[in-house]
Amino acid sequence: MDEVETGREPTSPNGREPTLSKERPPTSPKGQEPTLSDVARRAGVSVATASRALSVRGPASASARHRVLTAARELDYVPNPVARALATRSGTRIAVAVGGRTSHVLNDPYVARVTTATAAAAGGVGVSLHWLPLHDPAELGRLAENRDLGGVIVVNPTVPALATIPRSARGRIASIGIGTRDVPSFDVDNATGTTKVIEHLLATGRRRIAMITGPQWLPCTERALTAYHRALADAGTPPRLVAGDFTAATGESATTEIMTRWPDTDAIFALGDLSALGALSALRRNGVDVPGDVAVAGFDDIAYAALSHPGLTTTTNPVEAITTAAATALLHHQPTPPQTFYPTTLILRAST
Amino acid sequence: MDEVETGREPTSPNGREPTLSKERPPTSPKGQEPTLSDVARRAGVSVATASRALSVRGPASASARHRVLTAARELDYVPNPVARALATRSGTRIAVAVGGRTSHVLNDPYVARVTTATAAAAGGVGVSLHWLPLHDPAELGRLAENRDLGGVIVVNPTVPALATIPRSARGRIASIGIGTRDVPSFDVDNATGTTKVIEHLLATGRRRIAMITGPQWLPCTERALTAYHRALADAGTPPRLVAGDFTAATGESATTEIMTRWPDTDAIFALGDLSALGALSALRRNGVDVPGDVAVAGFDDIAYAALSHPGLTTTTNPVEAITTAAATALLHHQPTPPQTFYPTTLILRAST
DNA sequence: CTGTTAGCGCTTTCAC
DNA sequence: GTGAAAGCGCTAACAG
Repeated sequence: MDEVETGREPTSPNGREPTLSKERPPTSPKGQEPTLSDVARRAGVSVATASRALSVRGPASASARHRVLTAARELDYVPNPVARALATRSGTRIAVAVGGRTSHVLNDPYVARVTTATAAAAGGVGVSLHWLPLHDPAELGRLAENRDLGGVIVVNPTVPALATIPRSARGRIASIGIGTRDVPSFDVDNATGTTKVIEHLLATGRRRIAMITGPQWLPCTERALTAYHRALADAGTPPRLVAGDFTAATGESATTEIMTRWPDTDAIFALGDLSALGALSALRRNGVDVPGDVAVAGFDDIAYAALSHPGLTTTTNPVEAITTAAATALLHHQPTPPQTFYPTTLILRAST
Repeated sequence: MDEVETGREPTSPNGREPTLSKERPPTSPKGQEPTLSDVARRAGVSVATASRALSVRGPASASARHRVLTAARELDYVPNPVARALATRSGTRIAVAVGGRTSHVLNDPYVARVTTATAAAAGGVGVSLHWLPLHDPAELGRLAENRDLGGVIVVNPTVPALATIPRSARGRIASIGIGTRDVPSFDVDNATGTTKVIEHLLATGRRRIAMITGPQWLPCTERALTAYHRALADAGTPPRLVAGDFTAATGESATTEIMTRWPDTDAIFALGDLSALGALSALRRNGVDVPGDVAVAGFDDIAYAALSHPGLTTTTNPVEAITTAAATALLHHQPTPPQTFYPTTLILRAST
């Protein structure tokens, strides 16, 4: 599990040095954190100018900006997010919203990774968790509209849900999954990841390769499906598809279905390690040898993939890096490319 | 994994009805959330009085309080946490601080569960994550002092770290692990849990039972150790202890050490499922049959405990319930008993 | 481009 | 007990 690189490092609660009372210029009252007016005073400008200079967008002369910036650095100034939120009516926390049929999706370890990484990346700003019911796409629109929120990271959104987002929410929402013109997408490159897995299976002699997909309604896995189809077409073998929902339970049932419908299947690729582990269980229960009779591969490289028996061949999913990028984009109001894909790495273990 | 009951339910972003614009009394401008002054106006009192009435502590006549309360209910009023934080200089988010030798502890799935549950329980208030380096106990004190924080939930604190908490932080900090007079403790009853496991092992004929503990410095597992010693003493068998750190890696190495030092060991109990899964791996690699030769049991009942082969006998750890209680206590400034233990359930699977 | 002036929504003295 | 008023630290018009 040390393979999981999160980039989380120890940080001061809000980015400032925790009251270490080191050489604090006498500009500010004793013990107090410096405020914007301290900075303004020291720079010899008004708070308004200081505010503009610090929030890159506002108009300000180069010289003023420079003086404010140095003053801020000298004072070790960090803007108070609470005050800023009150003034802008924008909220201090960032919401993680997850689409799914039931609120159980919040239990998914994948969601835990996203939440944790967001909390780490937000470094100070808080995080809250929300379930987006599949049957009520407008919930996302409401969340996006909520000015109490600093932003929202939506995981596994659907097209109808994205459609409910007002244009005004632009820049306040990022997607881990599909995006739109207004919602930048940060996603794992599951097309290439899938291709790598299938090619590996083909290279090791497998020909009758089944795939356990994510839920039908989940659009962000379509690229993986396309890649699967293409790879199989190139090899001249027909697809064998069963839908799952990333849980171990559906991994098991899907496997049973696969082995019933296509008894000669010699490889199973599950779009999610939990499902792959479920497949492993189901096969073992039925006395099918892995990888002798059937090879199994997953996606995500969760910690337990290395612990199963046999160890699970899988593909990394840099969730933490993806989440960090999404959170950073929101928090810094950075101009963001509409779509960013993160590369994966094939991890070979004993199951293939 | 559906066994994991988190109590997380879909909620409106900040607890209010998401702008459904149902019968909103005309007291407030269209579309706006009601503010304290709306409530005050409707109740026929000043905002000051309204504030006092709502923050239970302040002086206010019974009648005034009553009118304010009903007005608030009628308006569906929810105080704005950001404004409150600014005014009280108290901060809006709650910090989750985890003690450990390196920042890698933040990668532990246990931490992910705590973070996620906190985010869910805080329902609106944000969450941030911090590592408390073992070598710098004062870091906890600094965190506790930080008025930008609404509170801190400390996971696995040490005695020296707790000692750095100023008395003034009372009520703003809760522990998942050991506590102090000023820091209420919410913890799993690992003593009883351990006893149940050991008794189960004894009942199934095991006599040479080894235990893989948590890190040496972690005081909150001492109760488990004591329980282990007592149970073995009752059975007249000597203890076999090796320290781990809850990771799968140390589970493997500890197992190797155990089987080397005490080759006739017939059961291994690891204080943490990850380590138990590591033990399973190590044993399998060495051709030891589980549960034939050696029984293996864990603690926590993580999702993967059910997926291993053989399935892992373990003990539940209601992390979500514990975390929710701790977070709720902090957020509501509730008087809290100094120590609350949460019961566990023994889950029997094939590994014992 | 910059300073002045209002607030954001709430808590909190301080008189009455 | 209650109200008036002064902020918390910052942003956002609006003149200059």
